[in-house]
Amino acid sequence: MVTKRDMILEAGIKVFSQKGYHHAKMEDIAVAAGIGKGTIYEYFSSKLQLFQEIMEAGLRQYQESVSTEKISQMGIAERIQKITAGHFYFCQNYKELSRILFWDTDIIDDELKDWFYNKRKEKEGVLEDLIRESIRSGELREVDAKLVTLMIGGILGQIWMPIVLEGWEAEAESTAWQITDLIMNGIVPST
Amino acid sequence: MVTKRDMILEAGIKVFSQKGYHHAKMEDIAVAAGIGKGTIYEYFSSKLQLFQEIMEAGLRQYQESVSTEKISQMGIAERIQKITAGHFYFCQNYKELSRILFWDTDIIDDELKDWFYNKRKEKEGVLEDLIRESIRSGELREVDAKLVTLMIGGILGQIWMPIVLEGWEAEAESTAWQITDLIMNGIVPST
Amino acid sequence: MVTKRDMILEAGIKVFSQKGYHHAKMEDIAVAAGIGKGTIYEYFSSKLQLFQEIMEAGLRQYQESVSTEKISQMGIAERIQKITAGHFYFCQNYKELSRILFWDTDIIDDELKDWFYNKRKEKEGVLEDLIRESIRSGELREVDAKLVTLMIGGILGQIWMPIVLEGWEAEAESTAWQITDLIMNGIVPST
Amino acid sequence: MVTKRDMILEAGIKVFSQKGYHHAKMEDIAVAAGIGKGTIYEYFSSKLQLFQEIMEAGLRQYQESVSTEKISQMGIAERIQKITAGHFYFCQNYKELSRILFWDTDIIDDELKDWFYNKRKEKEGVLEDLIRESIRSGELREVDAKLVTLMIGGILGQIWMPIVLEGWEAEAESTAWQITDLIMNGIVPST
DNA sequence: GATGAATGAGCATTCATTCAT
DNA sequence: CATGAATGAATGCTCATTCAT
Repeated sequence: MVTKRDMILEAGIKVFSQKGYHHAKMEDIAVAAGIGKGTIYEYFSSKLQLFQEIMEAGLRQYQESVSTEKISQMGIAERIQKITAGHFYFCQNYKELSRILFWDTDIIDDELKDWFYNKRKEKEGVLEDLIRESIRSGELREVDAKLVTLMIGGILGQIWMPIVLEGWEAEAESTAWQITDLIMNGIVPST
Repeated sequence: MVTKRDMILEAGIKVFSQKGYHHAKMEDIAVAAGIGKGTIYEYFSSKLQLFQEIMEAGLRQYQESVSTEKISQMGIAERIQKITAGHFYFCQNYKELSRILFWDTDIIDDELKDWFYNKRKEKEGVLEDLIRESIRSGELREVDAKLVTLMIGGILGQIWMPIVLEGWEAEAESTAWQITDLIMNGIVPST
Repeated sequence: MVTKRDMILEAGIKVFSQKGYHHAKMEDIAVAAGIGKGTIYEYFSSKLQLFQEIMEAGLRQYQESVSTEKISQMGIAERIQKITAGHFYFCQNYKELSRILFWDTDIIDDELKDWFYNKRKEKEGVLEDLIRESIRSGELREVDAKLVTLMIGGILGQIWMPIVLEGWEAEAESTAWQITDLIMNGIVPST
Repeated sequence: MVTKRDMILEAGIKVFSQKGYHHAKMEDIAVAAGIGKGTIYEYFSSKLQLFQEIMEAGLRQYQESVSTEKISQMGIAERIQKITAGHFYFCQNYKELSRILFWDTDIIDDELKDWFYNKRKEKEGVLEDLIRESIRSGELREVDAKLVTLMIGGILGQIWMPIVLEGWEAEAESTAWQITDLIMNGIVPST
C-alpha cells in the first residue's frame, strides 16, 4: 500500500531533484504530492529531515542494487561487473533519486554532508579491501588499491550523467561488461 | 597588479567554496575582500553573476592546466598523463576553486547549469575525438571511445576528493603516471 | 456528575494557567482532558470561547467566595474582612484559576478585555457604594471612596502573588483580619 | 537626537501596548515607525529582544520616577508620598509604556517572566526594609512589613487603571498625599 | 568610486479549525 | 458523539539588492 508518507517522499524526490534543495519549496512538494502544505509536517519534522530521509532511503536502496555480498564466491571481474550493472539499473530506474544522490551534493547541512561523506568512504573501504585481497590472491597485478578504488568510483559516478541527463538507454548488463573489460584490461591493444 | 575586482573574485572563491553558493552571503564576501558590501555591485551585477565569473575564470585556468594542445606530437599515453598531472596540480594549488568546479554543482540556476554542462561536454568531446583518433591509428584497441572518455573524466573528478578533503599530498607527476598506467593497461596481471 | 464539558473546562484551566492563552494549544488541552482534539469543538465553538467560559465560570465562583450580600447587617470592617478572607480562600483553593483571573490579563481579544474590565468596574462599584454608605453613616471618616476602593482592590490583587507563586500558606481568617486592620487603622502608631 | 533605534522603541511601545505582545506584528511596528520591516532587525535581533529592551528601558525610567534614594533624610510618610507621586507621574506621562509594564504581564517567555518577577521582588524588598526600619524607629506601629509592602504595591498597581484606561487626570502631588494619608491613618474616624 | 543603512520579497513553520470516518 | 488526519492562513526572520551620502 502506498502510504501518504511514501507519497510525500516520492514528491520530495521529484521536486528536490528538479529544483535542488534550496529552490524546492515545501509548498511545491505538497502540491506535487497532492496534499496541503501542513500535512508534510505531520510526517516529517522539517524540510531538512525530509531531505535526509530521502537520502537515507535512497542510499539504502542503492546499496541493495550494487551489493555483491550474497555471492561471495565471485571473482573480482564478476564483482566489478555486478556493481557496475547494479549502478546502471539504479540510475536508469531511479533517475530523480540518483540525481539527488550523485549530483546535487550541495552544502545543505554540515552534519548531513559529513554523514553522506562517511557513507561514501565506507563503501569505498569495502571495495578497496576487495581489491587488495584480489591483488594478494594474484587475481590482480600489483596496483595501488586506493587509486583503483577511486577509478572505479569515478567511473560509476560519471556514468550517471549521460543516463539521466541525456537519456542514454544503454543495455545495463553488456555495458557493464564493457566497462569491466576496460578496467580489467585497459585500453592498449593486447600484444 | 591585483585589482579590486580580483580581490572580490578571490574572496568569492574562498567563501563560496567554504559555505556553498546558497549559504554564502554577499556580506561575507565583502568582509573577506576587506571592502564594503555595496562595492561588489560596482564590479558584478549580482551574486549569480559573480559566481558565474568565478566559474568561468576557474574553468579557463583549469583548461590551461590540463591543455595538451601545444604539444601536438604527443602520444595518447603522454597526453593522458599530462592531463592527469595538470588536473592534480590544479586541485592541489587551487583547492577552493576546484571544490567549486568539481564538487558543489548544486542547482543554482538553470542557465548556469546548462552552460557548465556544455563546457564539460565540449571538453569531453575533445578527449573523445582524441581517443577515436588513437584507435584509428592503432595506438588503442577497439574500445568504446565514449566509455573511455567517461572513465577518464570520472577518475579525474574523483581524485579531487582525497586531495582537497583529506589533504592527500601525492606527487603529481608520478601519480599521474600510475593512473595512466591503470587506464592504459588495466589491472589484471600481464600474461 | 462530572460531565465531559467540565473535564474540558478543568483541563483548560490547567493548561491556560500554566502556559498562558497564546502558548496553550488546543491539543494540549485535549490531552490534559484525556480526549480527542476534535471533541473540544463539540462543546466549545473556539479556543477563545472556551477561554471566555472559563473566565466567566471562574468569576462567578469568585463572586460567591467574596460575596457579603447575604449578611447585610454587617459592619464595614466585617465586610472587608469577609471579602479578604474569601479572596484568600479562592486563591489558595483555585490557584490555577486565580492565576488566569488575576494575573495573565493579556490582550487576547478586545471584546473579552472590555467584558472583563466591566465586570471589574461593576464589582468595584458595589464596594464603592458600600464605602460611600459607611462614610455617610459615620462608620468611616471623610475619605475619597474611589481611592479606598482602588486601595482595597489593589491589595487583594497583589496578595494573589505570594500565595500562588511562592506557596504562601497563610491562615486566611486571621490574615484577613490583619489586612482589615491595616486598611481600617493605617500604619501609624495610635496616639 | 532621536535615533532610528529610539523610533523603533517608541513604535514598539505603541504597538505592543495596543495589541499586546502576541498580536503585535513586526510589520505593524515597522509601519508605526515609518520604516521597513527588515530595518528593525538592524537594531534588534528578534521580536522578543525588542520587547525585552522596551521592558528594561521602561523599568529603568520607572525606577528613576519612584526613587527616593537621593533624599535619605525623609520620613516614611514623605517617602510613600514621593513614590506614589512618582508612580502617578510615570503612568500619566508614559501611558503606553506603563500599560506594558503593569498590565500585560502575559506569559511571553519564561526567562523574561522570571527576570521581571525578580525585579519586582527586588523593588519590594527595598520597600519592605524601609518599613521594617520605620517600625523599629517607632515611626510605624507593629505591623506586618510584608503585608504593608503588598498593600502599597497593590495600590500603586491598581491606580494605573483609571489613569490610563479612563483618562483620570488627577493632580499627582495632592492625590499622592491623599493616598499616603489613607495608608498612614486608615479609614476609620480618628477618635 | 565606495559605502552600508534600509528595504521587502520570499519561505519554513505553527496551530486553530474542519470533516470524513 | 468522538476522533485525529488534513489543512492553509498567518508571521517572524533572512539576505540580495539599492541608493543617498
